[in-house]
Amino acid sequence: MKIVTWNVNSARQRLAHLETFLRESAPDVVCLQEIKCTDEAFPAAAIEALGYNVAVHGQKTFNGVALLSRLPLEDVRRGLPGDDGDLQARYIEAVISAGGGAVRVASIYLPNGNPVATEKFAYKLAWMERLRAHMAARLAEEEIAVFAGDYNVIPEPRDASDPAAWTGDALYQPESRAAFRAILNLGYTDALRACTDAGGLYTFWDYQAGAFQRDFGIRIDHALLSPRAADRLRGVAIRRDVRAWEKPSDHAPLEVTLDVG
DNA sequence: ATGCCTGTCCGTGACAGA
Repeated sequence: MKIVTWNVNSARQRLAHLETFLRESAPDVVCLQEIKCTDEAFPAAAIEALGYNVAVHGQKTFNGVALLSRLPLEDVRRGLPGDDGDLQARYIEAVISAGGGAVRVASIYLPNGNPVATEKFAYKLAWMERLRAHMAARLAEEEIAVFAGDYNVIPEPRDASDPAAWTGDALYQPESRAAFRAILNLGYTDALRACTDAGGLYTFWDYQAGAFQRDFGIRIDHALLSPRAADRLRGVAIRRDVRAWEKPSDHAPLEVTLDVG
């Protein structure tokens, strides 16, 4: 089973790229972030025409996440538990029943948190604590589970081309990195790091100042695997080539392959 | 030190309907 996470930076602006990607990568499941539209405005018909089921948790203008799957999406849940007052659409999960067993997949759009020392950073840390609590509860269910998305966290120095440039940024704050480690320490596996220790592996390059051309990148899109999912991990690929397409998203897709189904 | 780039919404103007 090939599972992809991709922050598309507007589903409507990126529909042609998404269609091309679905045709040539042929993933089984896709976790989208920053669809930037309501459920009604999401281009579901075009995606369904390519053989995918669609579940959307959208929002006007900002945020918004979705799941696409060749097999049916069951037990769809929208929103991260722990704060009924949180109106930002940043979390959706569902179960896909494959031949080899059921897989729970979540699409996550973690808050950016900038600027630090504002309410936005406090919201990020509170959101990460809610995510940790939810992932702890899910872990107890011993499922094959994949929590994939834009975590907006640079885990380690090797995950940035110029770590010093991110010193004051919410993506690289000690608190942000500690919260990410706390999730891993529950017993989750960073899929990419299970496959390689190499540096220079990035998933985001800013649109500005020729960041992609200079390879001024960071690794902030991650797939975290439950123990049973990690046992089935076959490989990971960052689709850097997609970031070079015309009028791209500023994020590259991350592909994870599991021996399931 | 700041902007760099991109996307959405709003406002505007054009137009349809009452």
